[in-house]
Amino acid sequence: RKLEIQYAELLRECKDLDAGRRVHAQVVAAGGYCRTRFIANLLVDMYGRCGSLDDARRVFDGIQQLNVFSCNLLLSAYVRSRRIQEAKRVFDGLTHRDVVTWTTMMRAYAMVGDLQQARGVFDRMPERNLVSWVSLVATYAQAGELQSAKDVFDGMPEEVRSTAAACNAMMTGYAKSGCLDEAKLLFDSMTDKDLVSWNVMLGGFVDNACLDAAMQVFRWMPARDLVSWNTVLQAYGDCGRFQDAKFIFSCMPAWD
RNA sequence: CGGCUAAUUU
Repeated sequence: RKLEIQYAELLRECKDLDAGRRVHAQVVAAGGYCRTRFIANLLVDMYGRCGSLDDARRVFDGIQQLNVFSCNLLLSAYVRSRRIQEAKRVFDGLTHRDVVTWTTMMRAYAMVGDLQQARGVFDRMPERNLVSWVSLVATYAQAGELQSAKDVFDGMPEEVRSTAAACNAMMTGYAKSGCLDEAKLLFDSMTDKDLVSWNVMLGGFVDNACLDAAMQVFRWMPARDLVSWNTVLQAYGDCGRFQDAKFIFSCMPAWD
């Protein structure tokens, strides 16, 4: 039991196929853990993240009692590798689809820029939650389809629209379309700003060549993570200010 | 029983 959780952590740490296979072998050598669905699901996930879809499929096919996690993990594996046709085949073959299944399929089409199909999946979803709504706004926002993003945002249930995640996605849409005033207005109206909200404003100013405003945000933000630092580092590098970039780099804390 | 899957920012 406790051992299972330790193997789970090991499997999540695998970042390449070699490491993944080693841990897989270790799990096999340790006993019958591969036969527990929990570990098998994590193996599907691990192989999917490492891009070995054949291995993911092989483990999946060996699972005795598939559950919704198993199926969603396999679907995610194909989507992550942009194997949309195969993902669709998996999706169509599933008998139990939950909101995660549907949202994953929607993201698959969004990933390859097929906004019509993504929207079609969203419209057919039997149930929606925060993640599915935010995904759709983000899809339009990233594509620069500001009006569609706004329409979806405005059509959200109030309890969804008032979340930081929804506002962050909408702010990204404004910023990507050059509407920094609108982004700032929404930002200022938020009562539950999180670090992502600050990063969106930071990146919005950078994208629109307002480096001074970006640096003001950077100084004012209550916390900075790797994304915040990388955004500033990249911004300085992109405009040739290598001394500033070097200085920022030297100020960066170490993570892990 | 829970623990494993989808989202918003670089």
